[in-house]
Amino acid sequence: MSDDKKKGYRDTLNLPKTGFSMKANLVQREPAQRKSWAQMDIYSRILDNRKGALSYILHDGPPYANGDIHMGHVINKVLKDIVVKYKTMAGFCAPYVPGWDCHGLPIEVKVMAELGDRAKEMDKLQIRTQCKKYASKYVKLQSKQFQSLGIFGDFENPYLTLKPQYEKGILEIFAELVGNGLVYKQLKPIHWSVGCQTALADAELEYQDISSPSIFVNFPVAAESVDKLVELGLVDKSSDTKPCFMIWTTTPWTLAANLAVAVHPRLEYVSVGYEKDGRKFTSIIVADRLEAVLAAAGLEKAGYTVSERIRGSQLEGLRYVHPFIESNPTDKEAYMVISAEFVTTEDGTGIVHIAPGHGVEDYVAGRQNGLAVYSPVKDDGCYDDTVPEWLRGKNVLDVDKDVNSRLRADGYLVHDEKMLHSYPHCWRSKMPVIFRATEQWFISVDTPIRRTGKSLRQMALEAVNGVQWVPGWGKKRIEGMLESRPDWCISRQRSWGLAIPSFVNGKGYSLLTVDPAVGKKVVLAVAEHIGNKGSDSWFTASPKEILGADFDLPQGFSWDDLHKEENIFDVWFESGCSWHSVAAGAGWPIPVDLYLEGSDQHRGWFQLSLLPALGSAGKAPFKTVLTHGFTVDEKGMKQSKSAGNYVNALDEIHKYGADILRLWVASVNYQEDMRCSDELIGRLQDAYRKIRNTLRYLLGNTDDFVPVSMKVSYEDMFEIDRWAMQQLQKLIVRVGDAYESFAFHRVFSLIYNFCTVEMSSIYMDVLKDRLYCDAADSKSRRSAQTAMHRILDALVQMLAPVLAHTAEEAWSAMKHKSEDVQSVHLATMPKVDESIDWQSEEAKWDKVMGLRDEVLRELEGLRQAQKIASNQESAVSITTDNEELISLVSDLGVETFAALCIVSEVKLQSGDCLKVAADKSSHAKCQRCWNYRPSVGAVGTYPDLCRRCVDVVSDKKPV
RNA sequence: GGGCUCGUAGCUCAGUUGGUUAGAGCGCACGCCUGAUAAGCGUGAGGUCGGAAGUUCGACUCUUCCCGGGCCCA
Repeated sequence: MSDDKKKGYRDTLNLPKTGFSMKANLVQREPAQRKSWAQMDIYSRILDNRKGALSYILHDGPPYANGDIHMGHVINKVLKDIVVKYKTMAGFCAPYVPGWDCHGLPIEVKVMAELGDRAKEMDKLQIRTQCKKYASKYVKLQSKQFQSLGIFGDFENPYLTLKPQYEKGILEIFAELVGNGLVYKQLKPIHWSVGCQTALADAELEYQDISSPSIFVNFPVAAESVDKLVELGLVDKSSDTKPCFMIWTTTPWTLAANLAVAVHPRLEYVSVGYEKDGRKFTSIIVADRLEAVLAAAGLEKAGYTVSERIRGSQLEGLRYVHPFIESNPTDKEAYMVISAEFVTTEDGTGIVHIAPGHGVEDYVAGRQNGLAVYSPVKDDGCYDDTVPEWLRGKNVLDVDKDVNSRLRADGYLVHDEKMLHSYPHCWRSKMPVIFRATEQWFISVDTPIRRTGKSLRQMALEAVNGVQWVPGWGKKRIEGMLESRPDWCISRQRSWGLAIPSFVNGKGYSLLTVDPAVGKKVVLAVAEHIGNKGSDSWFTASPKEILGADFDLPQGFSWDDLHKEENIFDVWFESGCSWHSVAAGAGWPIPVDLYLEGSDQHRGWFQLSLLPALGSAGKAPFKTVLTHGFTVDEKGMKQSKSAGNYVNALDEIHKYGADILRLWVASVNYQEDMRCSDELIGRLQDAYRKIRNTLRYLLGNTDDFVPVSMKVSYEDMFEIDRWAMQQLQKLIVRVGDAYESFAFHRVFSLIYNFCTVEMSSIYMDVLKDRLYCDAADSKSRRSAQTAMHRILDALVQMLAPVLAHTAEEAWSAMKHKSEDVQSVHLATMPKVDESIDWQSEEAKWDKVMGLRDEVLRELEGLRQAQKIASNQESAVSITTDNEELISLVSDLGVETFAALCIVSEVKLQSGDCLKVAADKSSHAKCQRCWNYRPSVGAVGTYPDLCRRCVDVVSDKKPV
């Protein structure tokens, strides 16, 4: 057979033609696309294009400027980008200014490690310079990596928390908080990192399981209080027993700072008499823990006696002797029984050892009972000189054994064992943190603000109601945190950050707190200075230079008796002011429209932006807060580098291309945990190819179509084209709803299913005969092309926020578009054509498509029996008693229905019940359109063609 | 241990106010086409809806408990 013959009538067909290749080659193609966007300055073009439009502000939460980006970043930034691109296409002016969190401990720790011994010879300023270098390096790196995902934004002018203008904004907010009397300094136990020698915020802690000693200790009752115990019936007067209060603790080292023991006033206590190591004891404990304590201490077998019960309140005021400290090291009361509501019977002995310098509850109880805040531990975690000699200078993290053996030797240790529990660790040094009282700056959440009469906590709980939380449970979550959160410790004892602008006189009084109005003036003056000179200046300039020589110092303060403190701000306070620092420059209205971060930020950025905003502006900084979950491995387990189930984001981008990653992000429900692995991401390639090929087919078949002159009105369209137009309207509505509710996985599945089912498997398959075989300029073909072109145009627009690169590529490949703009990202979302009533046609089409399924099933049987190969070889006859079905199909036309099934012939007849029968067509095959038609051979010049094909071929005009 | 949250086919998702044999696409198996061709089409097999009680005439949907994840905290 010659090549000509083989080709047959191929050249007379209108086959698809497009430069939009089947193979995506994303990894090669995307960088070129981004280069072209950069050349046209797409971000500015978009904003220019939307000038004067309603704004939609998504305010970026600043990632920390450290390390390469990971999957968490990818999810977060891609989601943001989808929102911004969608809102832009929905007609809003939606700027996106990326930001970075640049100060803080992680960077400083890294820099110190890199410097090694050299750091010892460097001063604060030199270290800060190194930190700045480090942060800037990672800002640049991450910026590049984010942009490689196809994210649009003002990457030339990001906001950085280390910029003087940003720092100025932080201080402006701080000034308001000071002015509202919310800022105070106090000696208070806080989480202290021994490794990093600084206070830590809640958000800087991570919990790990450690093994701690769990010890039961007898505190001997003081001689002066024994009579009272006898009176209460707890101790037998005549007995030679040693009466004790038994306490329980998992931090033996804190016993050195013990100043009291606490009981619950309304719980019942008993004494238990027993013998241990030849000595007789009578230990007082809470009644409900009797059995548990005896079991734990192994005393139940030895024999014991139990007294009558008394109330905890009856023990109040009794005195004891510290088991290893001879005299009270403080200038206040110590070593007595106090009462506290927080005492429980969940564990321990119901008598709680109180060290006000080393626990929050202890601190509160201590203050209520006039105890000192005694914390004999230095910054490096070692005891100071006020403790007994055998403890002095030892590190508290290593000393538990020493304390225990001392207690054991002296007969006070009733029992000790190991206990596994989770315990807070420093997120940087990874060491267990300790509670330690130090002088720190706090923002009060319970002090009423004069202007509103309400505390930050109250205001926050109210403000939360006015915010839209997506998903809705975000509100519950942040409420719970707001209800229980302590005052905000904002000071850190490190170098890399913005200094808390506190000037102190010789007596230790700070200008910040001498009077709110003065404090505010001071901070504003510093803000001005830092805004001009940057935060380094705090460490170099004199108070006079910073405040200005003409600054009016209040009574009790003078220039020669004024020095600067060197605490720096918690970085969370810095990022929590971004709404002000960034918005002030950009002129955005507050609240902004959207904050979008991982759900861990309920405690972090969301809450720590809300509090400063309420304390200064009096309102929440956001209208809507949207959160996403975290990536887990394919089994649903947490990902970690050590577990080996970690997905490297950069590897994935380089392997598959950005649009695959973007499609993956869009395909999963981000409100839950997202299972993620190389394989799961790789599978999105299949979906991508289907979508790409759908676009390619639509492009290829509309290549010769000029909408303006060739389009067919909806009324004049072929039925199946009208069906396609209806499906499109439905899709536009649903995709629009999904975008509006941030349900991007619905966008994905709607579009993907549309491509797979409505387009590829039905419409595009059915259309081949008309598109390829009818005359190029026939109305039937133009009708199809009108629908296809409209679908293509809409599809590309709806895909653009997700498949940013591919949609753009398709847009460029389109010769005619609904909007005359250079980039699809400058276009708008497709609008529903209100004149197309898709709803009322749905029921009809459902039935028709149902019948089509029956036919296809029947044909599959024929194929299995090897009677036919392709559907076109068959003739189908449908018998039914269903009048509605008969009229539906006859209204549609049996030829149309035949086309819908891609069979050569359909016969419809009424009969008993629904029966679909099919057989090989008895007609001859047309060699051009491959249909089996009676008209084949009717025209002598073309004996192998059907009438339609004869007409087309003989009337052939060049396409 | 506490707060919030999730658990529907191998994967990603639907399942309306509780109501007939739980759906879709992908993947898989088998087959077809070779005029979308490193494409396209069809058919089919996959689920005791995490588990157990309970409420109800009836529960994937409501309640309780349990198991297993995740985030945050103690």
